[in-house]
Amino acid sequence: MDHVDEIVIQWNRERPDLDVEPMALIGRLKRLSQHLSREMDKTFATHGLNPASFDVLATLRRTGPPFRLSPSDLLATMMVTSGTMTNRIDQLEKTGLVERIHNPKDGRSVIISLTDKGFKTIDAAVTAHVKTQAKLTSHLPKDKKEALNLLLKNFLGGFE
Amino acid sequence: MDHVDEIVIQWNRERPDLDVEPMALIGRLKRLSQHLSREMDKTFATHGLNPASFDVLATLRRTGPPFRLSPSDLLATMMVTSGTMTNRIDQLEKTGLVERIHNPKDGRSVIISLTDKGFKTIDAAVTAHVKTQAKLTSHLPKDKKEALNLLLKNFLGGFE
DNA sequence: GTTATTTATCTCGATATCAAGATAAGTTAT
DNA sequence: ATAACTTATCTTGATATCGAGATAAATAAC
Repeated sequence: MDHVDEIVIQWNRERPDLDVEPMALIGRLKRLSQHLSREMDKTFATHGLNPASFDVLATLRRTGPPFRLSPSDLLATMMVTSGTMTNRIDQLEKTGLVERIHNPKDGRSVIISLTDKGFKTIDAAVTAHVKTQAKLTSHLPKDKKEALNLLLKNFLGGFE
Repeated sequence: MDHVDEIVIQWNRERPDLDVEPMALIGRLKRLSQHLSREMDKTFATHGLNPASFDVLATLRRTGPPFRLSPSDLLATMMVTSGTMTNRIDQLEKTGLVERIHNPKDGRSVIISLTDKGFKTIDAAVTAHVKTQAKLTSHLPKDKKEALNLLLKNFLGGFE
């Protein structure tokens, strides 16, 4: 009997005409996502990052050398607007974790490049992050983790 | 081969020392949650609501008559701070969907009460919302929905 | 070649949220 | 009864995000 069960009981009493099965599923998904994010954010904070800056740095890092992408490339992998991306890059540039480099081949665009400091920061942060994620999923047995992952992939396939 | 698979491949190449299995699971969960929220928000918008105001109204509605709760009660069911709750109530009061009623038994607290307009709004909105949720989960066969729901409940149990 | 369209990034104003602390009313301890 | 503590809500300042539109450069159409 968890929080979502309570909600389902309440709706069944107040609005028995509604089928709230999907609500239970989606509600748990969302709430779980919130819990996980909240915990992961703590790890980011110990490295001076927030989820937004972690995301950008991690994206640059995992593309491999020379650790450079355009704002548009970054946008393509994150679900945010261009204005948000500009702001994220501004913040990271201020703290010296990335640089904006003029693109000689296209006057419209810039290249976002991980600095040395940015590289060291994200490498340490991602190591800690993976450890946090392992802990957060540790009370789920291996076979359930796999089953869940597969179902989520299936579900997600309908959107991407 | 979805978006998360790409990320896993990249990390395996760049940081083979990291076990990114949990990252795949959590990444899919988060991304799915974002997609679902984005779609559901559209439904809220057609009823003049945002996710925040929908949440408050729905919580009041499903508690049943007389559709009243204190801000603290509302806080207990939502993962937000008290300042956020004050703001949410302010907005709803401005648009006449709830009222703040002085609590005669405790001078510190107030009672948030659904207005008639609020009741009608949330009843229409939740009907549409449930329909949207049904559609969002419709491409998942019934047995998979059930399996997923069970696994999520299991997972969520570790947090609440 | 000039004009129109598309692409890439940034700017601006509005808003929701948070963290921290303020205020005020109840409650407990002595 | 007074002081100390707890509880309930609100205030304030900072920040991340979004939507809409501005700017400027590249590309396509004719």
